[in-house]
Amino acid sequence: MPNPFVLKLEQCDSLSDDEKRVLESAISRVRVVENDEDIVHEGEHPSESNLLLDGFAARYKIFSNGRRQITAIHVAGDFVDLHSFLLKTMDHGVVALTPCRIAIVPHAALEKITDEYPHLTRLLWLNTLIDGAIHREWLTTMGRLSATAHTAHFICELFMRLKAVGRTDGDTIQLPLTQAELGDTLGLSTVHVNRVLQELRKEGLIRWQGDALTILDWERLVSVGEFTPTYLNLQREHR
Amino acid sequence: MPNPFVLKLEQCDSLSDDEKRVLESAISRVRVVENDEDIVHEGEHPSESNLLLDGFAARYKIFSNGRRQITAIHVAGDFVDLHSFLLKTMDHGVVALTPCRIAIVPHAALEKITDEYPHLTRLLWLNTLIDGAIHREWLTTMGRLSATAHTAHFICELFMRLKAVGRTDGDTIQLPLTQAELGDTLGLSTVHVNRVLQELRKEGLIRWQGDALTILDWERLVSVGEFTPTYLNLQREHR
DNA sequence: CCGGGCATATAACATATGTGAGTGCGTAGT
DNA sequence: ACTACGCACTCACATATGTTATATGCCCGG
Repeated sequence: MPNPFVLKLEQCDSLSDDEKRVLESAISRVRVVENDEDIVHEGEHPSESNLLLDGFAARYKIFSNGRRQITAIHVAGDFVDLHSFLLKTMDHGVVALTPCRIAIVPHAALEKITDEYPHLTRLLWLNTLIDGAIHREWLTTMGRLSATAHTAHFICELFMRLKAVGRTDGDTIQLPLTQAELGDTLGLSTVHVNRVLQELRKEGLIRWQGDALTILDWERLVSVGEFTPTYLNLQREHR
Repeated sequence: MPNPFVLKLEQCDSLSDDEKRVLESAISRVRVVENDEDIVHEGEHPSESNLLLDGFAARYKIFSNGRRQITAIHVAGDFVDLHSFLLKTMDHGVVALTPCRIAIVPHAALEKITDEYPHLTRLLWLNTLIDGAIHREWLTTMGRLSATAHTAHFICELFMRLKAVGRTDGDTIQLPLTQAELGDTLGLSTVHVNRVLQELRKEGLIRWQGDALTILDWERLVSVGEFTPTYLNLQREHR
């Protein structure tokens, strides 16, 4: 099976066979993390980073009073904590939302790549820059859109990202979040998430049963969420 | 005068003289951008990046209906669009909030650095990772704190960042934002920003006259804003 | 086959924040 | 000196979203 991370990088730029080989050999081992377990804990000083091969994960911060905010949702092909290579201290946790298959990449291997493979280094850097671009987009949708529009936008984004790594099934994606988790992602209360979802359903934009979310009207969902995918950088360029 | 960017990097790791020289020589020229002018426009494909030597700038996105969200505030020493080196297309604009003195760094020079100076490359990468960490922090404060706490948090952050580059004057910093701009930053309406500021003043936490913002009670401001500076990565480490 | 636990769904109510309009002050321009 | 303008500030009112509580359905383990 193709490494979804390579798949993702190849959306942005071309990779030489040599570079692919280097990437593969940077993986020291593969592990599985169960549902609801932390992949990385806040406060840790990890010496390796986690590449998600299968499953869904989330970055999150928790306040003293127990309120939680999810700052990123990760899917197959995402390097969930590549930044810990240089940031050293995890300022947030990463939790598995489903059982996750994870490739471990030691920081020593990353350091070697940065020493010897400039182009590959730029692509790894790019990867974290796209994370940043998504953060910015979330900031604007959170700050300036209604709860409904914000939710629609999130669904559009997730659909496109899953499509980029071949994890869509027609107009359907897997969305393994509870409404409470979706609230933590969007900065809303669980009750309001429920209201918003009902509205999106009533408007005939989506269907969501169990884990399966189906887009019923992409055009209108995009328009409600004011979604433009530029920030996802899914264009091939020389980097 | 010391380059504030070098100052900022040296908070995170040590730089060799050689690396400092390379950085300085990467600057092709210095320009001044006036108040309210765009430093970079959304949609552009820049071939150089902008390093802020003096002044304040903001990254922003605008929606069709004119609503604006500021996703980052930049101060002296910040590389306002280093990410355009690899992202290629600007997915947001950057505007000067005050007159800005800016060092221009051609992408060709950055490419050369990534080809030849791995450690310096990691520090540049780190710089964009810290931007990302700040974005995440803003997401959590925006999503899960009250307007007052969110505002207090923002003030704490800005104070610490300015202190890191030697731009504080005792407990006072320059905060050249209108209340409308602060609203765009925090995702609040102008009217509500005004209410929040009155509250912070009434509580004796801050004084804000013209551009000068004074912290009157740091401890309580930190506690109201639930501020912890870990995410700013102002610790020296080997990277 | 039953019971516990979790997730979704609803309802009534509380409140933080947004909206639209308007005042007054200070500064810049003519 | 007058005007225009931007910005801080206020007020009355509207509403989106949060809160607390309860009901309902569903899955899983015993």
